[in-house]
Amino acid sequence: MSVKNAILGLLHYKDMHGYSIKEHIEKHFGNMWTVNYGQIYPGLRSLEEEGFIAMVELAPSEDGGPHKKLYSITEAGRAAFQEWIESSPERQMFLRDPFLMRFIFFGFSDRESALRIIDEQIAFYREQMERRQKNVPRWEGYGVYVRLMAEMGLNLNKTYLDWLVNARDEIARCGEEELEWRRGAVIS
Amino acid sequence: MSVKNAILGLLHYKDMHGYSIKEHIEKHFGNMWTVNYGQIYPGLRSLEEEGFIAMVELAPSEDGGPHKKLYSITEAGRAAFQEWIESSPERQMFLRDPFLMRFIFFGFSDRESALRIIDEQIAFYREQMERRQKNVPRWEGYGVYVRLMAEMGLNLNKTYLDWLVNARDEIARCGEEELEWRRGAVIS
DNA sequence: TCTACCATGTAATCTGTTACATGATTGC
DNA sequence: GCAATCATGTAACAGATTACATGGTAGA
Repeated sequence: MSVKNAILGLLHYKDMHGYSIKEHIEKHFGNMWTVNYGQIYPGLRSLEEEGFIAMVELAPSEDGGPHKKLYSITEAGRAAFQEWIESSPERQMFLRDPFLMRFIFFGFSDRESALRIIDEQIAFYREQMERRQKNVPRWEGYGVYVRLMAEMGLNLNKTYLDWLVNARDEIARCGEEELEWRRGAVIS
Repeated sequence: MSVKNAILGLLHYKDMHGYSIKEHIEKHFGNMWTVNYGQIYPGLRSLEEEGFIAMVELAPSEDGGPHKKLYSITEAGRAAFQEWIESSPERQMFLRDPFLMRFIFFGFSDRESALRIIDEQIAFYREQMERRQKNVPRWEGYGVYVRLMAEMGLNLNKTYLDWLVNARDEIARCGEEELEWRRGAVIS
């Protein structure tokens, strides 16, 4: 599970608790991933059982239940992480995009619906691009790899957006007959 | 489930059976997705139960078990598909890349391991890029949307590859101290 | 006081992957 | 005869999402 490896990685920087681990995975590192507590907390638990992390502090609330568990990586954890990071990645990139999944079938819808949805998508990615660009200075202090990762996020965002704008243009311009799907022609 | 919607989409072109649906999702449409039979066959079953598709032919093997089930989309299926395709996409792009997940933590590994893994990745994406480029002529007959989708696959591939090559270069060139992670500096 | 955010967790559900089992057909 | 590919399916597992339940702290 790569969420578990990401936790081990983050704990190299400093001791953390679940909430801030989620935050770091989501807000830093190029804003490329989302994680849920449903992955974080069970992940922490299982890492603790394996002896890869250990709770170092538990700030207790008055009259109260356990609160704010601070975790630290153990030597065994560092060793496991080293083994993981030096091995070759198991699988290739996994991209799932509900918009693209629709896009490919827009030939079975009308041009107006298609353009409407593409415009929504353009607006969304434009906003995201601006957010990313505003964040650029934040990556300055963060070492080479983190900075490169953030650049990657920006590059992908740009590629996607440029493609969207160009696609919108072509679809708006091209003749009705080109947009049609032709029974014989389309499927081999 | 978008695999089910993809099945409904493909059945607009012509009647198909499970095996060729998988093939079309994987080999056509820009080579962007993978699917397994564990999604296809249960998907077909549930679409049939919902009345969105119907079996039209069952080529029987001699002395035998059912073989080659041909499915067709029903009117109810077309209606459900139309509703789906005209609605706005539910979620944004989901990218999970085991390589990128490692990359961000390469500061905790040595430069040699990092460069080795990056080189492997470059080799892989170069090959994939060549495969995609060879496939370009195949998309000619396939209508505007399918062609644009294939172009998108190529664009993303190119962006990724260019970034990898540039990243490799920067990492190879930069000083040891820049590669280091600094406890205070890195995590806010 | 109320809102926003910090903080931890679980259960149900959905989605995706791997491995297995089975057998027919096609081309070398 | 053998290998590759066509074809259908299931079971176990892994991974991700949603919704819920709970309560603390800081600031307007």
